[in-house]
Amino acid sequence: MTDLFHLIREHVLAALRGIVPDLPDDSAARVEVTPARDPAHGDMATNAALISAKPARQPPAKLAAALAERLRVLPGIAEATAAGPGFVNLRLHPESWRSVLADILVAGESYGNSTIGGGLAVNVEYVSANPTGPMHIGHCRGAVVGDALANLLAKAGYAVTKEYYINDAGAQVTALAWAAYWRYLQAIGTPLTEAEFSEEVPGGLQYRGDYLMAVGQRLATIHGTSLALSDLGIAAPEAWLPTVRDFTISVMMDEIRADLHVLGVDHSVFSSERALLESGAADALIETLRGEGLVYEGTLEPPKGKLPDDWEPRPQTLLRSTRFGDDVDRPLRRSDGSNTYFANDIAYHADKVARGFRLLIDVLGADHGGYVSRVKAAVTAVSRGDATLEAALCQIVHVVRAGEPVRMSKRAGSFVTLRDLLEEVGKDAIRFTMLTRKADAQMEFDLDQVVAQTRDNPVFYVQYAHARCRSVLRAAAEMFGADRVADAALAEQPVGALKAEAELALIRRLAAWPRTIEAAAQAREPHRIAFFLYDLAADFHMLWNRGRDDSALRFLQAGRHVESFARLALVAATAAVIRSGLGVMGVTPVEEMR
RNA sequence: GCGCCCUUAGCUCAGUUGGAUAGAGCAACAGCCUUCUAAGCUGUGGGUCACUGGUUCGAGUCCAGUAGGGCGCGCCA
Repeated sequence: MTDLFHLIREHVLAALRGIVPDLPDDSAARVEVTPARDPAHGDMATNAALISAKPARQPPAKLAAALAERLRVLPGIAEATAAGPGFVNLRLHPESWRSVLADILVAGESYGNSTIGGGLAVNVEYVSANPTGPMHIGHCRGAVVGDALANLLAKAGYAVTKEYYINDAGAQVTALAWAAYWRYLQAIGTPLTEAEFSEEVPGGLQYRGDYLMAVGQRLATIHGTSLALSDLGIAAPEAWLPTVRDFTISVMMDEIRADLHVLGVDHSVFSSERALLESGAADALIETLRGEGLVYEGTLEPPKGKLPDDWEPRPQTLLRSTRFGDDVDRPLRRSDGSNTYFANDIAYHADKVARGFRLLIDVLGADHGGYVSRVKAAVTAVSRGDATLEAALCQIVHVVRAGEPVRMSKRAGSFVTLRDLLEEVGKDAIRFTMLTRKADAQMEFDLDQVVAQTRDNPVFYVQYAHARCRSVLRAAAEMFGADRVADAALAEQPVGALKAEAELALIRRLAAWPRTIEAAAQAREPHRIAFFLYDLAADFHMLWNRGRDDSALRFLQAGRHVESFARLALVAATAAVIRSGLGVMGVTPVEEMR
């Protein structure tokens, strides 16, 4: 399959080299062929003359005129004119545009697939919510953005692995175990009150949500009273904590996995922080880095601004991350000698590098922004520059209902869970809506609006376009038989009858799909797919309504098979590109609205 | 005090990696249903791209500074 824009760019470069034989490669690389913003400028424009003016030591307007002259005579190009400060505007023969339809119909949903990724092994890590409770709305954006980004990169030719890092070590899962133990004691009828129990818990009882009651019940069913003292009081933690902790984590992870699955998110790899920790990988890595002079014992400067009350200088094991662009060196061990989260995280990222990944993408919440530079530095250090880490930061989502903010309080156990949201709004509306904003911009998520069946809901608008396509194809299948309106059959149809401007505009939009994929993948911006689909849907709805004003533009023309089948090819190609785009977003296309 | 992100129409946001006269939706106003779904379409009005400089053929986009908003800032994960 050939992308029309790539093809024309090759022609432009060849013509340009005929005029400027010694064109430097870096200039050639900057030559672009882009869709015209203004239809008056033609179909496409190239900046070739502007780019090469300096190396060629010629005025751009003169170069543009010479380039236009050479391009004008090429097959497929109807018109080439120099314009503005040195653009060359191109108009293609309509046949060139129409030929795209057959490409789309043959490729189907794989239309737009690219090889720019070159098979590079990419690891996209996202969600990675602590297994201390059910998924809530706060996790949702990262899940959707990470999943769509992974799909996008796969479509662009990267070898993508979707990964979830289970933070199953550390103080929070210990607190979780205590909370589950409390529910267990309740289940077996402990005489302790919650206040009495809380007093015995290091740091106090933190997770009070009802969701652990079922865990307590199951622990009681499995273990009876054997995890408690004979008076049903608190046994020594060594006797029960690992058991309760591991069981609770596995239950929480099962729930998280189930919720994610309903959201359409299925990671292929789940990595355990605890497993990594117990393997000693972090300690081994620290010693390796120490051997390279990147780890030392030292004391950090106090942070600027207001200090914590208990601040005092203490020696720690530090990573020389400043050598790799970080602002300050970062602690790998606490003053008591235990490893920091960062130390384990370096080991985890080193593990990804050892598994062969050369590009690591962490999809993180905005509150991790300050953490990125140290992990980037660490990845550079442990891979000796062979691998790079990119961070995609997702800003907070404010959930509102009818303009009123929906309060989320995890402490009170009354937060809006992902499960609730899925039941109320549905997977497709959630995913599409989450992708209608740049990830690093704050967004409002209006529960009423995402289910609204109106034009200002892009989910609906795009789905409606697809449903309209399918409705035409169903009507045609009844008239002509399903075989004749199958994509493969339509790909063979002559499409010369597509002459109306609205039809050609739609084809030009479809032809821009491959370059949209490439640009979105390179920018790591899956939201661009949502906007492309919205524009595509608008083109299609416009054409549909043109058929109301001018009956000659309706898709199905009684007794005029050539026109009808040409238009069916256009409709089927439109449906294919919408499906292709929705596939990247993880949204299921609908056959009809109801 | 320092670092990162953000500031575009009354509102919510795009802006094809530096291109030509900055675009959508909502809200407002005026039109379009004997038809494959009017849940849609067409048109009108609306802008000091936060501000000030700089870089160059050319800046909403890149750089510096200022103002405002968000996030973070040694032993939290």
